[in-house]
Amino acid sequence: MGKSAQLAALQLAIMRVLWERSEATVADVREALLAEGRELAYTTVATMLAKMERKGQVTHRAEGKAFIYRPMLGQEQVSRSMVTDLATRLFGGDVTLMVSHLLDGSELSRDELTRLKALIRRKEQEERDAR
Amino acid sequence: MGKSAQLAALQLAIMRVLWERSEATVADVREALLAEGRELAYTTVATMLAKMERKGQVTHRAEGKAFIYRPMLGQEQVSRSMVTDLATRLFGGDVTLMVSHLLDGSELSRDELTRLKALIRRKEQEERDAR
DNA sequence: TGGATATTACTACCGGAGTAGAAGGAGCGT
DNA sequence: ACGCTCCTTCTACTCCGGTAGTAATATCCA
Repeated sequence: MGKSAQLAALQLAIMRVLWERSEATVADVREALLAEGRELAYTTVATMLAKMERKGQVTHRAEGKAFIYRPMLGQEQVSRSMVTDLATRLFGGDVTLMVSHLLDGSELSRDELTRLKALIRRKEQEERDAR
Repeated sequence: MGKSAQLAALQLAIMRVLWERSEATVADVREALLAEGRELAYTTVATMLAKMERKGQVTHRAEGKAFIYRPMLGQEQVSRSMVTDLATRLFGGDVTLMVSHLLDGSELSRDELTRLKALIRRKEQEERDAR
Protein backbone atom coordinates (compact mmCIF):
# COMPACT_ATOMS: atom_id res chain seq x y z
CA MET A 1 0.00 0.00 0.00
CA GLY A 2 1.52 3.37 -0.99
CA LYS A 3 1.94 5.50 2.06
CA SER A 4 -0.05 8.69 2.17
CA ALA A 5 2.21 11.62 1.30
CA GLN A 6 0.75 14.97 2.18
CA LEU A 7 2.65 18.06 1.15
CA ALA A 8 2.00 21.61 2.29
CA ALA A 9 1.69 24.47 -0.15
CA LEU A 10 5.28 25.58 -0.55
CA GLN A 11 6.63 22.07 -0.34
CA LEU A 12 4.37 21.07 -3.16
CA ALA A 13 5.42 24.05 -5.24
CA ILE A 14 9.03 23.06 -4.76
CA MET A 15 8.29 19.46 -5.66
CA ARG A 16 6.60 20.56 -8.84
CA VAL A 17 9.76 22.32 -9.91
CA LEU A 18 11.82 19.23 -9.17
CA TRP A 19 9.40 16.99 -11.00
CA GLU A 20 9.52 19.20 -14.03
CA ARG A 21 13.30 19.31 -14.31
CA SER A 22 14.18 16.00 -12.68
CA GLU A 23 16.76 17.85 -10.63
CA ALA A 24 17.62 21.41 -9.72
CA THR A 25 19.82 23.59 -7.55
CA VAL A 26 18.49 25.93 -4.91
CA ALA A 27 18.92 28.81 -7.32
CA ASP A 28 16.97 26.96 -9.99
CA VAL A 29 14.09 26.28 -7.67
CA ARG A 30 14.08 29.82 -6.39
CA GLU A 31 14.00 31.24 -9.87
CA ALA A 32 11.18 28.98 -10.94
CA LEU A 33 9.12 30.01 -7.92
CA LEU A 34 9.92 33.62 -8.57
CA ALA A 35 8.67 33.22 -12.11
CA GLU A 36 5.31 32.14 -10.79
CA GLY A 37 5.01 35.06 -8.43
CA ARG A 38 6.52 33.76 -5.22
CA GLU A 39 9.29 36.06 -4.07
CA LEU A 40 11.30 34.14 -1.57
CA ALA A 41 14.73 34.70 -0.13
CA TYR A 42 17.40 32.35 -1.32
CA THR A 43 17.86 31.00 2.17
CA THR A 44 14.16 30.33 2.53
CA VAL A 45 14.26 27.93 -0.35
CA ALA A 46 17.47 26.37 0.93
CA THR A 47 15.99 25.90 4.39
CA MET A 48 12.88 24.30 2.99
CA LEU A 49 14.86 21.89 0.87
CA ALA A 50 16.97 20.93 3.88
CA LYS A 51 13.86 20.28 5.94
CA MET A 52 12.35 18.27 3.16
CA GLU A 53 15.48 16.21 2.88
CA ARG A 54 15.33 15.43 6.57
CA LYS A 55 11.91 13.98 5.91
CA GLY A 56 13.05 11.96 2.94
CA GLN A 57 11.06 13.90 0.38
CA VAL A 58 14.14 14.93 -1.59
CA THR A 59 17.84 14.04 -1.80
CA HIS A 60 20.83 15.95 -2.95
CA ARG A 61 24.28 15.29 -4.27
CA ALA A 62 27.07 17.84 -4.31
CA GLU A 63 28.34 18.89 -7.67
CA GLY A 64 31.12 21.45 -7.48
CA LYS A 65 30.13 24.07 -5.00
CA ALA A 66 26.41 23.62 -5.25
CA PHE A 67 23.89 20.97 -4.24
CA ILE A 68 21.70 19.37 -6.79
CA TYR A 69 18.36 18.20 -5.45
CA ARG A 70 16.21 15.40 -6.74
CA PRO A 71 12.69 14.42 -5.69
CA MET A 72 12.27 11.23 -3.73
CA LEU A 73 8.51 11.06 -4.14
CA GLY A 74 6.81 10.41 -7.42
CA GLN A 75 4.37 12.94 -8.73
CA GLU A 76 1.90 10.16 -9.35
CA GLN A 77 2.12 8.92 -5.82
CA VAL A 78 1.72 12.34 -4.24
CA SER A 79 -1.08 13.40 -6.53
CA ARG A 80 -3.03 10.26 -6.00
CA SER A 81 -2.75 10.30 -2.25
CA MET A 82 -3.56 13.95 -1.90
CA VAL A 83 -6.53 13.75 -4.17
CA THR A 84 -8.02 10.66 -2.62
CA ASP A 85 -7.33 12.01 0.83
CA LEU A 86 -9.25 15.16 0.11
CA ALA A 87 -12.05 13.16 -1.44
CA THR A 88 -12.28 11.17 1.74
CA ARG A 89 -12.20 14.10 4.09
CA LEU A 90 -14.64 16.08 2.05
CA PHE A 91 -17.09 13.59 0.63
CA GLY A 92 -16.43 10.40 2.49
CA GLY A 93 -14.80 9.05 -0.65
CA ASP A 94 -17.65 9.60 -3.08
CA VAL A 95 -15.75 10.19 -6.29
CA THR A 96 -18.69 11.44 -8.30
CA LEU A 97 -19.30 14.22 -5.79
CA MET A 98 -15.70 15.21 -6.06
CA VAL A 99 -15.76 15.29 -9.83
CA SER A 100 -18.98 17.19 -9.76
CA HIS A 101 -17.44 19.98 -7.72
CA LEU A 102 -14.42 19.95 -9.92
CA LEU A 103 -16.52 20.47 -12.99
CA ASP A 104 -18.63 23.18 -11.41
CA GLY A 105 -15.65 25.03 -10.10
CA SER A 106 -13.87 25.55 -13.38
CA GLU A 107 -14.37 26.47 -16.98
CA LEU A 108 -13.81 23.57 -19.31
CA SER A 109 -12.80 23.71 -22.93
CA ARG A 110 -14.49 21.39 -25.38
CA ASP A 111 -11.17 19.69 -25.68
CA GLU A 112 -11.02 18.93 -21.99
CA LEU A 113 -14.51 17.53 -22.05
CA THR A 114 -13.54 15.24 -24.86
CA ARG A 115 -10.58 14.01 -22.93
CA LEU A 116 -12.75 13.40 -19.90
CA LYS A 117 -15.09 11.25 -21.92
CA ALA A 118 -12.13 9.27 -23.15
CA LEU A 119 -10.97 8.76 -19.60
CA ILE A 120 -14.29 7.38 -18.57
CA ARG A 121 -14.49 5.11 -21.54
CA ARG A 122 -11.10 3.73 -20.72
CA LYS A 123 -12.20 3.18 -17.15
CA GLU A 124 -15.28 1.32 -18.28
CA GLN A 125 -13.08 -0.87 -20.39
CA GLU A 126 -10.87 -1.74 -17.44
CA GLU A 127 -13.94 -2.48 -15.43
CA ARG A 128 -15.13 -4.90 -18.05
CA ASP A 129 -11.75 -6.58 -18.36
CA ALA A 130 -11.50 -7.06 -14.64
CA ARG A 131 -14.50 -9.30 -14.32
CA MET B 1 -16.39 35.92 -6.32
CA GLY B 2 -16.71 33.41 -3.46
CA LYS B 3 -13.64 33.77 -1.33
CA SER B 4 -11.42 30.74 -1.02
CA ALA B 5 -12.18 28.95 2.25
CA GLN B 6 -9.52 26.48 3.26
CA LEU B 7 -10.15 24.35 6.31
CA ALA B 8 -7.63 22.21 8.13
CA ALA B 9 -8.36 18.60 9.02
CA LEU B 10 -10.05 19.00 12.40
CA GLN B 11 -11.82 22.15 11.40
CA LEU B 12 -13.29 20.37 8.44
CA ALA B 13 -14.38 17.45 10.58
CA ILE B 14 -16.15 19.85 12.90
CA MET B 15 -17.79 21.63 10.02
CA ARG B 16 -19.06 18.36 8.65
CA VAL B 17 -20.83 17.72 11.92
CA LEU B 18 -22.38 21.17 11.87
CA TRP B 19 -23.44 20.78 8.27
CA GLU B 20 -25.09 17.51 9.02
CA ARG B 21 -27.12 18.77 11.97
CA SER B 22 -27.47 22.43 11.04
CA GLU B 23 -26.49 23.27 14.59
CA ALA B 24 -24.90 21.60 17.58
CA THR B 25 -23.46 22.13 21.03
CA VAL B 26 -19.89 21.45 21.95
CA ALA B 27 -20.95 18.16 23.48
CA ASP B 28 -22.79 17.20 20.30
CA VAL B 29 -19.78 17.88 18.16
CA ARG B 30 -17.50 16.07 20.51
CA GLU B 31 -19.68 13.02 20.54
CA ALA B 32 -19.94 12.91 16.78
CA LEU B 33 -16.18 13.09 16.43
CA LEU B 34 -15.78 10.44 19.04
CA ALA B 35 -18.13 8.22 17.08
CA GLU B 36 -15.81 8.41 14.11
CA GLY B 37 -12.75 7.57 16.12
CA ARG B 38 -11.41 10.93 17.20
CA GLU B 39 -11.05 11.01 20.94
CA LEU B 40 -10.75 14.62 21.94
CA ALA B 41 -11.12 16.38 25.25
CA TYR B 42 -14.23 18.43 25.68
CA THR B 43 -12.17 21.58 25.99
CA THR B 44 -10.30 20.84 22.79
CA VAL B 45 -13.49 20.94 20.81
CA ALA B 46 -14.61 24.06 22.65
CA THR B 47 -11.33 25.80 21.97
CA MET B 48 -11.45 24.93 18.32
CA LEU B 49 -14.98 26.22 17.96
CA ALA B 50 -13.98 29.46 19.66
CA LYS B 51 -11.06 29.88 17.32
CA MET B 52 -13.24 29.13 14.36
CA GLU B 53 -15.74 31.71 15.50
CA ARG B 54 -13.03 34.34 15.69
CA LYS B 55 -12.38 33.63 12.04
CA GLY B 56 -16.03 33.84 11.08
CA GLN B 57 -16.38 30.19 10.17
CA VAL B 58 -19.09 29.52 12.75
CA THR B 59 -21.40 31.51 15.05
CA HIS B 60 -23.08 30.68 18.28
CA ARG B 61 -26.03 31.73 20.29
CA ALA B 62 -26.53 30.98 23.96
CA GLU B 63 -29.44 28.79 24.84
CA GLY B 64 -29.72 28.14 28.55
CA LYS B 65 -26.34 27.29 29.86
CA ALA B 66 -24.87 26.03 26.65
CA PHE B 67 -23.80 27.54 23.36
CA ILE B 68 -25.31 26.35 20.14
CA TYR B 69 -23.03 26.63 17.15
CA ARG B 70 -24.00 27.06 13.53
CA PRO B 71 -21.81 26.97 10.43
CA MET B 72 -21.21 30.24 8.63
CA LEU B 73 -19.73 28.65 5.53
CA GLY B 74 -21.73 26.56 3.10
CA GLN B 75 -20.62 23.02 2.41
CA GLU B 76 -20.84 23.72 -1.31
CA GLN B 77 -18.66 26.75 -1.04
CA VAL B 78 -15.98 25.04 1.00
CA SER B 79 -15.98 21.90 -1.10
CA ARG B 80 -15.69 23.77 -4.33
CA SER B 81 -12.91 26.03 -3.18
CA MET B 82 -10.91 23.27 -1.58
CA VAL B 83 -11.20 21.04 -4.59
CA THR B 84 -10.32 23.67 -7.14
CA ASP B 85 -7.53 24.93 -4.95
CA LEU B 86 -5.99 21.49 -4.83
CA ALA B 87 -6.42 21.09 -8.54
CA THR B 88 -4.53 24.31 -9.03
CA ARG B 89 -1.73 23.52 -6.65
CA LEU B 90 -1.36 20.01 -7.95
CA PHE B 91 -1.97 20.22 -11.66
CA GLY B 92 -1.94 23.90 -12.43
CA GLY B 93 -5.69 23.73 -12.82
CA ASP B 94 -5.80 20.96 -15.39
CA VAL B 95 -9.08 19.34 -14.45
CA THR B 96 -8.65 16.29 -16.61
CA LEU B 97 -5.46 15.38 -14.81
CA MET B 98 -7.23 15.72 -11.51
CA VAL B 99 -10.12 13.53 -12.59
CA SER B 100 -7.72 11.04 -14.00
CA HIS B 101 -6.03 10.58 -10.65
CA LEU B 102 -9.35 10.42 -8.97
CA LEU B 103 -10.43 7.60 -11.21
CA ASP B 104 -7.17 5.72 -10.89
CA GLY B 105 -7.13 6.05 -7.16
CA SER B 106 -10.44 4.39 -6.47
CA GLU B 107 -12.61 1.52 -7.48
CA LEU B 108 -15.68 2.64 -9.37
CA SER B 109 -18.95 0.86 -9.64
CA ARG B 110 -20.72 0.75 -12.98
CA ASP B 111 -23.29 2.98 -11.39
CA GLU B 112 -20.77 5.65 -10.56
CA LEU B 113 -19.38 5.55 -14.05
CA THR B 114 -22.84 6.11 -15.42
CA ARG B 115 -23.32 9.06 -13.15
CA LEU B 116 -20.03 10.50 -14.27
CA LYS B 117 -21.03 10.27 -17.88
CA ALA B 118 -24.23 12.09 -17.04
CA LEU B 119 -22.25 14.82 -15.34
CA ILE B 120 -20.12 15.35 -18.37
CA ARG B 121 -23.06 15.40 -20.68
CA ARG B 122 -24.68 18.05 -18.54
CA LYS B 123 -21.50 20.06 -18.61
CA GLU B 124 -21.33 19.85 -22.38
CA GLN B 125 -24.85 21.14 -22.52
CA GLU B 126 -24.00 24.14 -20.35
CA GLU B 127 -21.02 24.80 -22.51
CA ARG B 128 -23.18 24.86 -25.59
CA ASP B 129 -25.76 27.11 -23.97
CA ALA B 130 -23.17 29.55 -22.79
CA ARG B 131 -21.88 30.51 -26.20
C1' DT C 1 -29.02 26.14 50.62
C1' DG C 2 -25.51 23.88 49.33
C1' DG C 3 -23.03 20.61 46.70
C1' DA C 4 -22.41 18.03 42.27
C1' DT C 5 -22.27 18.67 37.53
C1' DA C 6 -22.05 20.77 33.04
C1' DT C 7 -20.29 24.57 30.46
C1' DT C 8 -17.60 28.40 29.19
C1' DA C 9 -13.21 31.35 29.61
C1' DC C 10 -8.47 31.78 29.93
C1' DT C 11 -3.93 30.33 29.42
C1' DA C 12 -0.30 27.47 27.92
C1' DC C 13 2.23 24.40 25.21
C1' DC C 14 3.96 21.61 21.16
C1' DG C 15 5.09 20.85 16.43
C1' DG C 16 5.46 22.09 11.76
C1' DA C 17 5.35 25.41 7.92
C1' DG C 18 7.30 29.36 6.34
C1' DT C 19 10.50 33.03 6.47
C1' DA C 20 14.97 34.93 6.58
C1' DG C 21 19.45 37.00 8.61
C1' DA C 22 24.21 36.22 9.85
C1' DA C 23 28.21 33.65 9.53
C1' DG C 24 31.47 30.83 7.27
C1' DG C 25 33.59 28.44 3.27
C1' DA C 26 34.94 27.85 -1.60
C1' DG C 27 36.05 29.37 -6.08
C1' DC C 28 37.29 32.90 -9.52
C1' DG C 29 38.99 36.81 -11.82
C1' DT C 30 42.42 40.13 -11.96
C1' DA D 1 46.89 37.29 -2.67
C1' DC D 2 42.49 39.88 -2.37
C1' DG D 3 38.21 40.73 -2.60
C1' DC D 4 33.74 39.56 -4.67
C1' DT D 5 30.25 36.47 -5.32
C1' DC D 6 27.85 32.27 -4.71
C1' DC D 7 26.76 28.68 -1.80
C1' DT D 8 25.62 26.13 2.57
C1' DT D 9 24.89 26.01 7.62
C1' DC D 10 23.10 27.49 11.78
C1' DT D 11 19.91 29.82 14.33
C1' DA D 12 15.84 32.23 15.35
C1' DC D 13 11.34 33.88 15.01
C1' DT D 14 6.22 34.04 13.77
C1' DC D 15 1.94 32.02 12.90
C1' DC D 16 -1.47 28.54 13.22
C1' DG D 17 -3.51 24.00 14.12
C1' DG D 18 -4.21 20.99 17.63
C1' DT D 19 -4.46 19.71 22.36
C1' DA D 20 -5.78 20.22 26.94
C1' DG D 21 -5.59 21.75 32.02
C1' DT D 22 -7.37 24.95 35.39
C1' DA D 23 -10.35 28.39 36.92
C1' DA D 24 -14.69 30.61 36.92
C1' DT D 25 -19.62 30.34 36.31
C1' DA D 26 -24.18 28.71 35.76
C1' DT D 27 -27.61 25.16 36.68
C1' DC D 28 -30.02 21.59 38.79
C1' DC D 29 -31.23 18.44 42.36
C1' DA D 30 -31.65 16.75 46.93
